[in-house]
Amino acid sequence: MAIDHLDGRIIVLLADEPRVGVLEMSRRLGVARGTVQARLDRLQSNGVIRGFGPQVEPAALGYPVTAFATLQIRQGQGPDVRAHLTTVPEVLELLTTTGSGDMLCRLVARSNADLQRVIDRVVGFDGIVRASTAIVMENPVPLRIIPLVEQAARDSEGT
Amino acid sequence: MAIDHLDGRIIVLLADEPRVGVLEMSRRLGVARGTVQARLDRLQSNGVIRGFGPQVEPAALGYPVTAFATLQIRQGQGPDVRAHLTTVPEVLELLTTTGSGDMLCRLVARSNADLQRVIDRVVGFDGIVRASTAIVMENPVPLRIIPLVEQAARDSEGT
DNA sequence: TATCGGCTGGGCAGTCTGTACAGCGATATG
DNA sequence: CATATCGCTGTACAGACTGCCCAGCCGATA
Repeated sequence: MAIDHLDGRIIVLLADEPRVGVLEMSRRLGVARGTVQARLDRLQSNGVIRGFGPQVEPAALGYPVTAFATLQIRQGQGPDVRAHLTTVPEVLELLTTTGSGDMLCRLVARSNADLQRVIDRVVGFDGIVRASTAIVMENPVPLRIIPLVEQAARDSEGT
Repeated sequence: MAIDHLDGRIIVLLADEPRVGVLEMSRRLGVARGTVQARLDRLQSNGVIRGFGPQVEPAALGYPVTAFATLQIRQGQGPDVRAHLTTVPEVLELLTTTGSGDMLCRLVARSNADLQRVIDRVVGFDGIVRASTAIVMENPVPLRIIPLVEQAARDSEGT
């Protein structure tokens, strides 16, 4: 569950150049191939590395607009709302947060005009009391994990 | 920029089983290997597929708590605040949204108590006027892209 | 001291990748 | 209508990598 320095270097290396194989990694990191292989297996069965799926850019698919919608849910309607939102492709993520029946919802759309259609579809469901939307303008820090990995590696190292 | 049905199937297949090679993909999809290879190259140079980096699970790293902080920024302090937040490993993502100098900030922490430390570090910076935080309780729809890919593939198909 | 887990270095067979080439059908162009 | 272009197919070859195995070494622990 805790990762050491070598684990950290493996993850960082993979993040930088996902196409490198185990052999090349072992060369770069200065350890035996079997070691890298074992570490990778462990990281994956630990769940630290969930997988290596392709990272798709919605903008390149024709969905350059991102928005966050805060939804207020009627008591007890949570499960239904979730099921509803799951069916909307433009809903990329859905989280329940502290607060009275609140959900946070990450949306994409083809344009600002199209966003209206998406929102209508999202909120066009009984059980959603109120929705407020914030359009994302810029993304100064795209979803990242490396700094946290390095932090975690440092932490365990000191132990 | 628009993807067709075959592109969609390639992406879905890759998402399901990232370890399959080009040859195996061509077998499953019933097309020539060169075709899959060419499509993949195109998808990557198009920017539709950004990469295949490892998907790291913060919870498995010891950061099971996720929260969103909405920050109100003093006029003109945006760049400084961004630079500041970039240095905080627990800040996984930062977006600017509509509204008067607002930023949305995705955080993780080792515990609810630790979240306090993270938030203190985040807001302990001149230029942040106000911050309100919502702790994520559940994640009914984890960040996903496949439904959107399938939608995009369908759209272009009809053309 | 004996045991265990992790790392090293080596080897082997099987498979995949990168690259290239010729043929072919559909579409666009003069 | 004739032609150029583009994408897909099927094949080929050399090089490299993966999965797997094993013996040995070393530090930590019981």
